[in-house]
Amino acid sequence: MRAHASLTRQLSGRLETAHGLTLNDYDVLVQLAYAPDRQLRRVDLSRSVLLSPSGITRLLDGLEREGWVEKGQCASDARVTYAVLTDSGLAKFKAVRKTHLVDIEAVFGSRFSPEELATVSSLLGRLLDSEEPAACLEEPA
Amino acid sequence: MRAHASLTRQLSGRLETAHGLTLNDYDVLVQLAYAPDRQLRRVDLSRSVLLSPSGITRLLDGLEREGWVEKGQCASDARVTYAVLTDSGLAKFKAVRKTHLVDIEAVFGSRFSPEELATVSSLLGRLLDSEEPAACLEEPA
DNA sequence: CCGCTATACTTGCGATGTCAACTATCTTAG
DNA sequence: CTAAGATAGTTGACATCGCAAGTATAGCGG
Repeated sequence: MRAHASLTRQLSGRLETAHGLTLNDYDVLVQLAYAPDRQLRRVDLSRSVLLSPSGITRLLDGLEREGWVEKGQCASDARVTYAVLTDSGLAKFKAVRKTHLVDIEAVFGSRFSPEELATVSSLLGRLLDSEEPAACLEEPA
Repeated sequence: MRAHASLTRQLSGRLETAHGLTLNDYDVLVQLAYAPDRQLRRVDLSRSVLLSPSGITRLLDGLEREGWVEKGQCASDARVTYAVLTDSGLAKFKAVRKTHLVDIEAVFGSRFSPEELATVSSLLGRLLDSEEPAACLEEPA
């Protein structure tokens, strides 16, 4: 818990001062950037971002105000509202990611060897609730 | 981050439904129980519990309302207000700890061997901001 | 002994997040 | 086709927490 608090303060702080984004904001941007058609149902987002459905609604409100995300309808199910990453949103994400990956490298690279990183990652993975999509670090379309 | 979220939900949930306590509430109780004279300055608490000073004030408000903590004056410095664990608070702590340690064992014991626990602990320790008192598991006076 | 700075603590405000309740839509059994 | 229940999403009330500002006290240099 202490490691998490320390980590969060550092990464979230830099993200916020540099780009005005929360870690959760960034997480949503990531999920959308790598999703097919750059869109996702809000339910699916709430599962992968570890936020309650209402939390997702409110977080998306902010991203929509900034013009990074739009609402999209679903042809086959009128209940679902897609969160769609706009071009502007994708650009924002790419800009933020650049510095965020550097921040992460600064924190982890200086403290862990690649083998150690693999070890923590694997061990902590056992604590995960159940099925959670793994992170993806490739370039989005 | 995902491991932390998962962990927090489980432990905090059980703690709250079983005893009406937050993880931070419990953390404060722990710190006080093991402190000399069962009392601590609020500044020191805020450092070891990873909460801002204002957070500590508000958290303690709750514990004082329940009668588990009292305010204490400092003879040599009129600025400081001690948080003092009452007898009732110590009893509460002991009761809560009993089930909390079981919860922890349930989460970690089933997923990690003792060696693995030592490994994660040591690796995650490197992420800590700086000087943070280590946890203590012995019986308080 | 007088200011000046630092420290301990509290409080107002805003941000974030959860839960419970509600609406709307889909699905399925009869 | 309809009623019942599941699912997607939003909203209002509420809790928690941090920041900035304010108060009070301490300590120190002149």
